[in-house]
Amino acid sequence: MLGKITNIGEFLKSNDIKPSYQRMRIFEYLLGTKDHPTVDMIYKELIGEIPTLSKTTVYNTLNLFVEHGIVSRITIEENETRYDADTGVHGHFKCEKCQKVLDFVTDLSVLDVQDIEDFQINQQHLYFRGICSDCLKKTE
Amino acid sequence: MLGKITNIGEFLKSNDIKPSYQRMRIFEYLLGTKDHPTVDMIYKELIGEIPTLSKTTVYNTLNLFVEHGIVSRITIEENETRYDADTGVHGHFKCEKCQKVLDFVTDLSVLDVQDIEDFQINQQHLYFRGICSDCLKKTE
DNA sequence: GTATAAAATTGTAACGATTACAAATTAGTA
DNA sequence: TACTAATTTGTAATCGTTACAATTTTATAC
Repeated sequence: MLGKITNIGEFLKSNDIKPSYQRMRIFEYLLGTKDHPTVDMIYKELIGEIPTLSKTTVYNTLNLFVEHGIVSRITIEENETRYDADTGVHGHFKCEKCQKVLDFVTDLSVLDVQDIEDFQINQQHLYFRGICSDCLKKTE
Repeated sequence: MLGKITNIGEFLKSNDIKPSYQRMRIFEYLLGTKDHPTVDMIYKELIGEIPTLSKTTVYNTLNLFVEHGIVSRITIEENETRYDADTGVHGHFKCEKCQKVLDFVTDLSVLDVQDIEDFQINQQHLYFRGICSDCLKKTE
């Protein structure tokens, strides 16, 4: 699902997004990280190489990406929205110790879902909270 | 999991929460609704019968309930946090037309979860988005 | 290449949900 | 009844996000 994007400009164009420099760098950064960054994290990371970057541009660009379906929003936090360039269905695990948000693989199609049999499902989100294995080892 | 709470004051006490009038009414309201209300919805609903109610009290009380594990937070919205007196694991469906948040029953234990086998899982959240059956009928 | 129009970016102000904090009220106890 | 602790309340502050107008960049026509 991911990993096959070699030319970011072409990829954006094929999704009807004009590939400006800011857009390409923001998307490239999202592709290259597994941190599910917040707007602030993206801004702080890119302001070094794009000194004129505005936080509004980061917001605008991410909203554009979400509208075009190439980025998905993760609302695992209560306050801050996180973004993920992997739009496939997968789980997210938030470690309550180190605060990291990690991906995990699972197949939701095995779920026996009641009460909403004749609903139209557009998005599926699964997230867990707990302690990751690294933090478990440290507290032993 | 729910439905067995007959005496709200006793229930709060058994969870180490002093049953003040505001706390009892807020919890009673949460028990009696399936709307997964926001703080604002709870405040607007109760201000009629508790004219001195402060929105800060609603925030304080809900945070207290969450800390004591008798209410769970739902972050299906990006901006507003919703609250649920049903702390058991169940799914939430957000209709993109009527904006309602509905419960659904499912058994997450059938999931084959990879990558986080040796993690300690404290919470499990599952939410879907789409169109509910009522709204599907209306647009036919 | 220049002029013009459209699109993208930027900065500031505004907004809304939530929290901090101190004052006021209520409840508990001697 | 007096005193202390807990709870509630109102206001101000905080922070993530959006609105909006100005500026800059890009695209198009001459």
